[in-house]
Amino acid sequence: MNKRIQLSTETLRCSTCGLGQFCLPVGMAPADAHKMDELVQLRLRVGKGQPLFRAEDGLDAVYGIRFGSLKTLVELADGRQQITGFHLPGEVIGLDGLGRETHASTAVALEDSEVCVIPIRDLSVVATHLPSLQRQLLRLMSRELENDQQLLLSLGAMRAEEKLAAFLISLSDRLSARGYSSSQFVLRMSREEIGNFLGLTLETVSRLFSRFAKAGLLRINQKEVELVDVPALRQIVGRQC
Amino acid sequence: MNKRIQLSTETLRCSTCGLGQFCLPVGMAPADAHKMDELVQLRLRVGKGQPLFRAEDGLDAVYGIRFGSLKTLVELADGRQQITGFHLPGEVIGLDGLGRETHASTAVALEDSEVCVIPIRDLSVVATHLPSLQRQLLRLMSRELENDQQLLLSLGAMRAEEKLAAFLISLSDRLSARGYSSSQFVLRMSREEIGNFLGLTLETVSRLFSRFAKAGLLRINQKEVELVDVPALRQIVGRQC
DNA sequence: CGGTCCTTTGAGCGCCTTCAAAGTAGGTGG
DNA sequence: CCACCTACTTTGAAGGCGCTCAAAGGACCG
Repeated sequence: MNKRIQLSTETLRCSTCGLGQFCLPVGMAPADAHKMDELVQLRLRVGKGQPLFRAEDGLDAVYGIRFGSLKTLVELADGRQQITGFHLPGEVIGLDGLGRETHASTAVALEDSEVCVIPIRDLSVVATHLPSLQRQLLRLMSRELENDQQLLLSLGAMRAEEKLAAFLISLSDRLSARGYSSSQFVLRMSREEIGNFLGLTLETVSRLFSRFAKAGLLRINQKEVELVDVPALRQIVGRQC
Repeated sequence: MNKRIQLSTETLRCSTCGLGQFCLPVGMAPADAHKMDELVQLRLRVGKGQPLFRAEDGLDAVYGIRFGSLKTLVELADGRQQITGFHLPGEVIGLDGLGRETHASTAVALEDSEVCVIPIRDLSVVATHLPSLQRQLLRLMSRELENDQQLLLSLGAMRAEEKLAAFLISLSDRLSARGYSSSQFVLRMSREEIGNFLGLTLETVSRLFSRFAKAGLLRINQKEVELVDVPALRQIVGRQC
């Protein structure tokens, strides 16, 4: 089970959280950001491999990632699944269920992680009187739509090589926006998960990593990657994505 | 260019529009629905093959489809494109750009169509004081997220036969919800567009139609389809989607 | 240190694509 | 109204990209 962490007034809150620039409070005036503090009273620890929520579950909260990383996925009746996203600290997940008040996807931790619980009951109450929060919700959801559309482009219109290059570039950009190295990082997901995400098999992903490494585009050792020739990788994608 | 139609007080408005159950006013109290009338002062005629908006364009409105149908798509730098949706009357398109105030996708009419113009400037003003509209916006966006996720599942996890069956079933359901026949309808899009949408080539789509017809699952004559054995089609998809 | 899971690499195959050509529909202008 | 043109569709044949099957080598964990 996921471990609950009750927040006291002393604890780090939204208004002082360094991830604010990616999370719900983006672009809010300090006064408004303080109202977020009332909203988030609880955090959850989610162990590696543990689900945070499952598709079809009733939705009573959305979640901001404090540390760690999670994947979201949707499933077919026969068990086949499609990973729809890998999520980093500062991202808010669960928004795709807001309409039906039922989760549309399942979220699973890729590593031990911690998330801030944002109860939607309170969220909608606060948002009613807080235009900046309304706007931010719409902004986050439309960003998620854009992400899905990029993934659709990957799955539908790219070849294997381009898919993996696009994946690495995108991950590099997101990590670098969060202050991590853009060229050296650890893949928290397995080859199989990358393959599933991109519509490839794990063997194809592994072969592509080997081929990219042989071509001098990157170095790879298990889950550690170092992008050596980013411009070449970008060119594989098509110099714009 | 698209033809503008200024609305008078006499004209059919949101509060009396039969498509309200699919469009922005879903589930609004009559009093609230009337406020929508102030919002929509203009309609546009879009000729077959004409763009309603293009990705990267500034976004100053979202659009409710009155009649006709449109496709939305995203593009790669080299021109390859991925169709992300086919849209029917009552659907609101352009929401994916709300965050950046820039369109994230391009919308093109599949046939001569008419859309209601919903200016976002006014929309956000009205929404601030109208919680039912805020909720409806979130609901529409999260539904769009769900649609994208279903498509991701198609593109990434299904085989050609399943993709086409799922496409037909989904279209049938949506048409029937709008009062059209669920078993006989006209495909407004070409084989190439269906293929692009599903991550297949136009030849594969054509062959699948022929194969389905030979198996007695459907009849097809150019763009006219009649679904003969819907249960069998659903079974191909995996009896749940 | 044993077990399990993940990754790598090879060989062969199959689904879907590519290439090609003929057939059909729809629209336009003479 | 018909001839022509263009765009779309159908069908066949051949080929390739990525998959499936298989096995060995590492890494991680209790």
